[in-house]
Formats: sequence, structure tokens, C-alpha cells
Amino acid sequence: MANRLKRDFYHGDTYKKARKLLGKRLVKAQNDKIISGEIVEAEAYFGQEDPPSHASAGRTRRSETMWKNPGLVYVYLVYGVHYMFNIVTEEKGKPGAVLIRAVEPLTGLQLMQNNRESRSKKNLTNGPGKLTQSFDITLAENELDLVTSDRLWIESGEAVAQEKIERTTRIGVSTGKEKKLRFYLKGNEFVSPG
DNA sequence: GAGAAGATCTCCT
DNA sequence: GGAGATCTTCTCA
Repeated sequence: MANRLKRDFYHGDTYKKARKLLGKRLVKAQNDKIISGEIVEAEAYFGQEDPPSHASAGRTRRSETMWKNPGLVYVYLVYGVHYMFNIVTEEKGKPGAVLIRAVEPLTGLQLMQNNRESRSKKNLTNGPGKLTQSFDITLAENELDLVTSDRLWIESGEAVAQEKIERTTRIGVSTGKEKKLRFYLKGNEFVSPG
């Protein structure tokens, strides 16, 4: 836990944070066991000027977390089936978040397979709905603070070379498709199929 | 209080 | 490659 990212990492431009989160380690404590994975894919979501972002509709009960302190976790349910895991960025009072779309499993493989009822390793975390299942992230984790929580946090990992980062348009959104706000590690097999 | 839509995954053909 | 699952949240009456 020594390498845990501090508040100032999350504070600031969402676009840059999405890119910088690649290569970092997402860590979850579950029943005294540790689950962790390297972030290999992320997307940036802004505020009012970004149609697919929940924040574009204004401050509502669901999206209120995006206006709160950077470093908080924003979790919500899509299609009544899958949880999405986001990290709040920007300063307090300004909406912004980074959606974690995929991670590469590092530790706790057994737990992940139990949480997802045993699939192939590659299928555990190569998509936003899958990784929340593997990490056992639900609405109960909404508004957790990654800086102070003792069950969910992010650690710094190996530095990622600029040329290994690919930038494309976001996936699964119906508006604002033209913006290239999705980042992923080139060639990594745990990046979502899209 | 009812109706519609959604930042996805899985199974089936 | 396509549809169904399944429920929270928001909008409008």
C-alpha cells in the first residue's frame, strides 16, 4: 500500500488522468485477501459539453458523485445488469470521471474466478462489466475514497512509454463518438474486444 | 406513478 | 452477428 496514489494525482484534467491511469494497479481487499490488476484501458468522460457523460444532463442524484472530490469512486448500473467503475477527477464542483474499461489480472486470480464463476483468465477482466464482477465492485463501492479507503485503492505501477499508448474513440456510446477519449495499451491481450 | 433508455455481456443461430 | 436480460434513474403527467 506504500505506493498508493495520493489526492493530487486525481486532481486535474480528466483527459490527462485517463492516459496516466494506464499501467497503474487497481487493488481491492476482499475478506482479507487481495485482488489486483494493471489498468490497460480507460475512457475519459467530461461534464456538460460531453453528451454521453452522465454529467451532461446536469447534477442529478445518480451522477452527483462526479461533482465531488477527485479520487472518489463512481459506480453505477447499466442495462440493469452491469456495474461500471469510474474514478472521479477534476476539482470539487467540476464534473469529470475516468471509466476503467479493462485491467490485466495480477494477483487474486482464484478470487476473481470465484466471483465470476470460473471463466478463462482472459475473460475475467477484458471489459468494464467483467472487471467489476471479478473485483466484486457494486453500488456498495460508490463514493468510496481511493485515497483513504482500506478496501479499494490504486497504486503506482511501472511507467508506461508514450508510444505504447493507443488513442481511439469511445465504445458503446451513442453520442459524442467523434472524440478520441479512449486510451489503451497497444498489443495488450486484456484490452476489451470492443 | 408510469414509461423509456442505457458508458454491456452472454448465449444462440 | 443479433437479440434478450433486467433495474436504476430520469422525465413527464
